[in-house]
Amino acid sequence: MPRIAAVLIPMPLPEPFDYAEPEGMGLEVGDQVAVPLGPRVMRGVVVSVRDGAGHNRPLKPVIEKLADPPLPASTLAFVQWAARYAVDAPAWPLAMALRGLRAPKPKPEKQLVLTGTQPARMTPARQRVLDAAQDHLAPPALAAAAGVSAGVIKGLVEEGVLELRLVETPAAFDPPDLGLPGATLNPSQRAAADALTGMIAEGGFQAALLDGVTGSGKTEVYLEAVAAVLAADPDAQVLVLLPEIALTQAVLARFEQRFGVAPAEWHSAVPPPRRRRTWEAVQANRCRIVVGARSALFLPFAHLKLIVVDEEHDASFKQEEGFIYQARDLAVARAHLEKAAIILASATPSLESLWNAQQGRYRWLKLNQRHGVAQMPDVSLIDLRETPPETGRWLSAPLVHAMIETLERGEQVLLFLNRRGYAPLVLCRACGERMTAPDTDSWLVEHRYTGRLVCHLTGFSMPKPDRCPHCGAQDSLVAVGPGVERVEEEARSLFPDARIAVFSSDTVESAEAARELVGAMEDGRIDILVATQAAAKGHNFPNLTLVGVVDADLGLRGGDLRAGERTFQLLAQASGRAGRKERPGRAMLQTYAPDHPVMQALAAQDRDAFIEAEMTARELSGLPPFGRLAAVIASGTDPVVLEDYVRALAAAVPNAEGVEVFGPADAPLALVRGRRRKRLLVRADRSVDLQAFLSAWRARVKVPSSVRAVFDVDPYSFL
DNA sequence: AGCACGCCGACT
DNA sequence: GTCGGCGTGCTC
Repeated sequence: MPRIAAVLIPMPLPEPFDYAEPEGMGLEVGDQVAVPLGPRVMRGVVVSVRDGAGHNRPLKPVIEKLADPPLPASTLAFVQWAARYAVDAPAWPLAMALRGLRAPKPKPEKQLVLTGTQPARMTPARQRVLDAAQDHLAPPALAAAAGVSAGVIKGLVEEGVLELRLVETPAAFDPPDLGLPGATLNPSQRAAADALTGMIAEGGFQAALLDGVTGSGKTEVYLEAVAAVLAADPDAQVLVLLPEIALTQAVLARFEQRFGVAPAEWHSAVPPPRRRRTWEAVQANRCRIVVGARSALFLPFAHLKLIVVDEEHDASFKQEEGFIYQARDLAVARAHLEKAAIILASATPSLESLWNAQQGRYRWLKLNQRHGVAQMPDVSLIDLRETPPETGRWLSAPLVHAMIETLERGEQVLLFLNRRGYAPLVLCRACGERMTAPDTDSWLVEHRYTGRLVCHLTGFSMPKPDRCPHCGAQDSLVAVGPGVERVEEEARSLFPDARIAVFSSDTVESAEAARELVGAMEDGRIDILVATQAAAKGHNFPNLTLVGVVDADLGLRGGDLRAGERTFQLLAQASGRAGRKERPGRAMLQTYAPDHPVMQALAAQDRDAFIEAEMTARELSGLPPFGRLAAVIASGTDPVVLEDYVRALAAAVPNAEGVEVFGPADAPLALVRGRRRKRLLVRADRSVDLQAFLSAWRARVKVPSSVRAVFDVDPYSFL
């Protein structure tokens, strides 16, 4: 009986294609195959094999089954689930699941081995080579070990005494040592760890929200859950997702301490050959712990039993380009498909996760105690309406006084401002022109270190001109507003003897540089650190006792759906940097809106009141987590064609109960890289099948070739 | 995504 | 007369 294989191909096709299975190929779901597609040969993955009886259309045959390892069925199921969730072609998540295979296989290692033949003539040098050859070394290494020249080795190879062998060395991921003791846990940590291990012991899909204030020791708690999973099942694998690479080093070190071996690492900075080995080891279950960025979610796990999403509230879990997805949400889906447990951990959980915890969908584990003797910092507001800084200055008198006191005690200060560069806006005093990039309508940011104006959106940059490009006035361009560089300048003029450093993605370009700066801060070689959010996460500075937030209102402007939530999370994390060890810390927030609920909640350290108010507001307007959102962003080079497309889209909205469509309207960033941008927004009740609605809608209107239409399910950016 | 097919302007 | 621009459509 001839069979038909449905094959998913990493090309933007709407569905798998059918191929005839040649006699005796024995294809199974997950097998990687070569198939003809038009004039080309493509790699594909078998998603189903069925009986071909009664099929009338002639099918091309599968060319061959590839030697590459098959994709586990659960990984394939996840790929298809993710495509449906994102209302996009399965090609994209499939390509991510296969990404580890794109790198060339690591080169086989050269080894010299003894053949057993004795050399015709023995010399002292030859004897040393024979002794050293027990270790199967590469030619240069053997020559070095024996202290001989390459000529001696060559002679022995020619005589047949030694033989050159090429050996494929599979990546070694040593098994974790489960006999090592865990950290000593305080009662609150112990209770949470016990609850997690108990939950995991029940087996099957389980979800928990690990909700602990900064410094409460969440990592130690989830490490115990990881240990329990690995110990309970000798085949079990664990995935830990982190929001950014900068944090992986610290977490890797914690794992290494706990289990005696470093876990596998997975993110964009891992070199491709290494990635291939990791991919193969994960697929073959030769690797039990993976720590990685969001893309690690698509690895072909053989037996995934636990996923940990650390800092689950972090916006960088949302992939905004190419295949658009929210890794935290997909992680829950993957855990479900794998019948695995998932732990979402954060000091400031997302509203979505808190809601799921409140609904009883996630087990809610709270850590209320700070680890050891550390106390929560004291948070106060500085009302800038009453104590404004002088014009052109950004630090108010109360903050400066607190800095003086702190520095006098020999303690450290962190000035937090989530804005890179010197000034966010460059303005012409003569004509009022605001400097923007030629093809993008966002402001150019002045960077004094480099003397350039930079577009933070596209990376465009130019030297700062001496004349206004609009009116030609000489020396009329002025910097408006503060960035970290400008705050540093002000701190230097106020504290000329203090050692001051800037921590932003411009000053800290590599993981190496980050470690150096963090080290300098830890050793007390820095008195004042001016930092963007690059430093607000994860780091512990024991002697840091004052955090000054230069512009607490920054994130509230623009006012998108999550502005309040995000500002609360960011400032709570930044404030949490103060006072970790026995020294009490304080945080001071400069604000023009001290009565705003976010500021009140931060000052009172009353997260629950803020969450409740925010939840109520979201519920009233049917916004997430009480309703669902999706955005359509259409961009195009031809404004007329673009307008026609978005109008046609608006006219083609399928009839559906509980769905509202807003727009089209110009996007807030109406021009990016020379393309005009329009947006539509969908709000749907939770009972609506949003994906079905969107894919039906998407299919109704053909996209002109000059237009790009992006469907963004659960959008986080409203630009 | 590629790659072919196809229908209108500037060249030998 | 043809070469070639890239808009449109197809790939089991």
